[in-house]
Amino acid sequence: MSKQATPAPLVALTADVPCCAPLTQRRVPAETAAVLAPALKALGDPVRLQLMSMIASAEGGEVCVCDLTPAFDLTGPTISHHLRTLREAGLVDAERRGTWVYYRARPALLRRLAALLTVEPPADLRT
Amino acid sequence: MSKQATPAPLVALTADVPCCAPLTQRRVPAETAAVLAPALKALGDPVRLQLMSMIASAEGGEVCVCDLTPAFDLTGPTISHHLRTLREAGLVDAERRGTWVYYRARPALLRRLAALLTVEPPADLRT
DNA sequence: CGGTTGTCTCGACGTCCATCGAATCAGACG
DNA sequence: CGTCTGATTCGATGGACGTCGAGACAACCG
Repeated sequence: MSKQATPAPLVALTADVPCCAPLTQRRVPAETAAVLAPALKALGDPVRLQLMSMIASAEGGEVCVCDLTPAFDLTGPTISHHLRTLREAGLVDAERRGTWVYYRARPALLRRLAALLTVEPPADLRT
Repeated sequence: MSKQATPAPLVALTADVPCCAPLTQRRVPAETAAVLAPALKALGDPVRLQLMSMIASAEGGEVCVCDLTPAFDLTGPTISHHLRTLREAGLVDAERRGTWVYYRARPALLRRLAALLTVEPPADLRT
């Protein structure tokens, strides 16, 4: 089993949980918390947050690992480990093309997190 | 409360990092990541995510710890520990009134996180 | 085919974290 | 004043995490 690059993000796309109710509107159920907390945890590391940003803001929608690694003062295995964490959280996807491996973002989960953390504007324009 | 000519810096923890550029638009700088990642990490636990939601969605804007603790199958010290984590992350604020301690949300940081994770809608809206 | 380069896995090590029980602090109230 | 209740702190423990070096795997190229 020398195959990887897509370790089946089982939680990301099975979105039958109450989709996107903001944190501030109703109490998030335990099941939703159990699904979304790991994604927040994956982003709760400075290196992974920057990696996620570099991937999500990339020009062609994808980045080569060879461009990610030298951006940090860390070894290759460490970067690879962080990328796997993002992959298993369902936040990014990897694809090997020839010698290089390219990562691209999966916006679905990011969108749910943004919706979760959304705070309605401070009553300037509403009510 | 007229916010007019307040000479004092009105934000303590969320100092003056480049405010709210979404993850997907430009690469988040290391300093921004260092500031925001701990907040995401604080929310990256199912218990804390539910606590944050219970606090942020509370009726009067605040919740008594005595209402938070029995909502989980955890001991008092553990809940207290999670609340402190949220507090030290700048996400909530605590106030003791008589026997009880009340927690309320701090929307500022939440808003920054939501802005950070915002994904532009998959189609146009820009030209 | 052997060498080179890019990426990942494996094993290890030190640190951080979630959880608990016991003890402590802060008020309220008789 | 003594005691009760609510909340936090302290100390301990088992597990998870970030990091690295060494090795393995994949693909390209002489």
